[in-house]
Amino acid sequence: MKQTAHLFKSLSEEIRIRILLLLHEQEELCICDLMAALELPQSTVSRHVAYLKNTGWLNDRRGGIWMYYSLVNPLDIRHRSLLTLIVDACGNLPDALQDRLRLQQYAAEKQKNCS
Amino acid sequence: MKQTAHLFKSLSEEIRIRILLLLHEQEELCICDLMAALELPQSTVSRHVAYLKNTGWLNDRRGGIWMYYSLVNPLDIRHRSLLTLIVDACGNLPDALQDRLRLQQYAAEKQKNCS
DNA sequence: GACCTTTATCCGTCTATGCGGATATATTTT
DNA sequence: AAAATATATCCGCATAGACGGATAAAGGTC
Repeated sequence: MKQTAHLFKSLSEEIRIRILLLLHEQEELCICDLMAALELPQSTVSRHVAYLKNTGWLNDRRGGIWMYYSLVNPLDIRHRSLLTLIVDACGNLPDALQDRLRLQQYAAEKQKNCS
Repeated sequence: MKQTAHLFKSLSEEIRIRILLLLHEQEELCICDLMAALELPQSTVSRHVAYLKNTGWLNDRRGGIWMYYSLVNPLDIRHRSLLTLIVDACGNLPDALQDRLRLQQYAAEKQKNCS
């Protein structure tokens, strides 16, 4: 029961919801991708990502200098139904679209710099 | 999006989850019923009930000296699916059973005093 | 109107967690 | 090993909200 309450608490911050929405579309993102998409400082992003990791939402994987975060797969049933609920409720809100757009722009920029 | 986060926050406390579980079975309860079931002081119960009311979970109705609280009916779709999730996750946990039991005992006591 | 019961609100205190700049750590590159 | 980059963590500070005893308000009973 405490666990359940804690799971809900992990979703009680808008920033964490935005992160989950991005990772629902994107498979894998590093902190700097999220910084760009959310327009937030690194320490803030890192803290929220850590919170999501500690509540069973995210996996991490080191790839050289980067830490890649992705949704746990498969999510257990409760996380899964909550994610569905979030996607339905917020997936198409202007804020979420903005985030996705900024992420795409940042990804494009990244690509360009590599070529 | 802020709304959604706030809705989750309303479920981030164990006590509020216990209140929702009781009202899921009981149609209508007053503060002193909840005090008995939860074994918590009046100010604590009242505060959490107010929080649930402010986040769209509960209706109230004055009946003489008592305030009766019940689940909003019908709940909107998001509240409804969250409630289902809570009932599935917590409805049969020992703590929830205890609460129900104490409520029944208190109700029986009440009845006896009236006859 | 005096008194009792129930509930809401106030109060001081405490904890969790938010914030974002600064610092520490880890890793790659030169 | 020095420098650069990405990330995690530390820090001081701010806020929301938890707690439960005390008080206020609302409504019933005599």
